[in-house]
Amino acid sequence: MNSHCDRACQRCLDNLCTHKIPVFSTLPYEALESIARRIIHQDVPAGAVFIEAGVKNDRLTIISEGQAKACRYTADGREQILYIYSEGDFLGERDLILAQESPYQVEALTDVKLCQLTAESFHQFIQEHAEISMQIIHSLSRRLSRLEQMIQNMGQRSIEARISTALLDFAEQYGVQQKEGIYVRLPLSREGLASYIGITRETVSRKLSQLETENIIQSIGHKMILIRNQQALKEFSD
Amino acid sequence: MNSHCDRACQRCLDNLCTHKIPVFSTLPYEALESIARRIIHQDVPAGAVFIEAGVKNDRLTIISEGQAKACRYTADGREQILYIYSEGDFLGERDLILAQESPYQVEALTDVKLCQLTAESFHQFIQEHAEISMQIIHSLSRRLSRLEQMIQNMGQRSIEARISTALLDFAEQYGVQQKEGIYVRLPLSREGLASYIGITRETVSRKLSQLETENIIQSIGHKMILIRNQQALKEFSD
DNA sequence: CAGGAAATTTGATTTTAATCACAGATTAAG
DNA sequence: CTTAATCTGTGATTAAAATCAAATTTCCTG
Repeated sequence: MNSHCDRACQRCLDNLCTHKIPVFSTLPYEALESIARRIIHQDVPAGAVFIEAGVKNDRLTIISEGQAKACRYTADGREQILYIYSEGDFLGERDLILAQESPYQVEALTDVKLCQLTAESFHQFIQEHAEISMQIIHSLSRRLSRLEQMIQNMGQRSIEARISTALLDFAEQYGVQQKEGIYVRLPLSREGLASYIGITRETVSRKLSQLETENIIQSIGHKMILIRNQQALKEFSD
Repeated sequence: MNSHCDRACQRCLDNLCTHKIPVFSTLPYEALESIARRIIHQDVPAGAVFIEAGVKNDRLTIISEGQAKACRYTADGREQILYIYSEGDFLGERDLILAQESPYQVEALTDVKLCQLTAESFHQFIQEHAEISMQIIHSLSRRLSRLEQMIQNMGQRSIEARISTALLDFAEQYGVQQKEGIYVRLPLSREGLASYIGITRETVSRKLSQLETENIIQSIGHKMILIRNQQALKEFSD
């Protein structure tokens, strides 16, 4: 057990998990180290909810390993996935800034290792390093752009367009280019994909089958997709 | 013509249109005045596009009078409205921050009076008044929350829920409470409402008619709606 | 305030995806 | 490696909203 703590701290001090976060990227090494020392580590098993909707959250959370999803539930009980977080992403900063409860829950999609910073440490660092507010502004701005794009995507009538956009997004983030095309390990099940784009599991299946018939993609098991014709997806997408 | 300029400047110096902007609200009067002096005024007729999508935009724009909409166009040529701006709202700050082209166009819904600040002035003020970065962060954070809610809304299966949410939002912003209910002057036509929630004009009509039959709302001409039973809308909404 | 333009409502039909039901495939655990 | 549990794909049916096509209402201009 002691070895676990050592390993975690070592990971942070060596790799400086803070270093992965764009918001902190302009800080000098000493500052990063000083942040790293205050970081609280937490391991979360796949499927666990580590931030609950409607509960006051006083930590900035960094995904050090694994993936997680942020989601809300609609009136009819269906899940709407808002964000997929991967290694290096951080979350919860807005709750600290606005001192509000988390508006959605965050659930581990795989086993996840978290690094967390208390509200106190976070605010202290903003004060000590005024230059990072500009970084935070940038980061929020990019997130805004992403959401605007997502809204446009969800407003689309055509389901092909919506699925294509999602696949292209995942390809960009998780894809590996090979001769045959781009191999993408999907962070979500079909059900998850459905929640992400706001349709049903069955419709996702049908449209993916159709794309496969047209030789645009190829399913490899449940978790992997090979994009054979990226161009075709781009044309559907816009 | 001279009188126009005087009037505009007077409006800014007297009322300090900058004062209406939450982001600047913490600044001392002198700072506000100094900003106001640099403001460029522009009058825009209803229907005119004053910020074009894909064009570099180097002004922070404040809506001093009137209303405007920000929209993008989907692959199939349909319009998706992202924001409705009213008096006191500001826009374009993100383009300045990220030095990017406007990702959407902004069009006047009514005759509009704008106050604009150049990128240069804007950046200078951020530097001189570091405290406003925190205000900007707050403002962006609130906008993020709004978009997240909008995504959840668009992911909803039920159209009642989507329309109800939109009506409640407009009521909150533009509504006037009376004995009979809340009178709301809609900023958008039925067509606009449709673009806002991602459905067709006809479906909007039908659902509004249905809500009227159920005595939940009442249409008064094309621009006004009386919400008789806010509670019912809230129940649809969530 | 009349008249025409624009926006809206309503009806009929078609298209699309949701729903329901189940078979088949993949994954994970022992 | 087997087996159960879970996830996924497909067919049939239903429900819902899009589309197409008027008819009506509202709004604005002269």
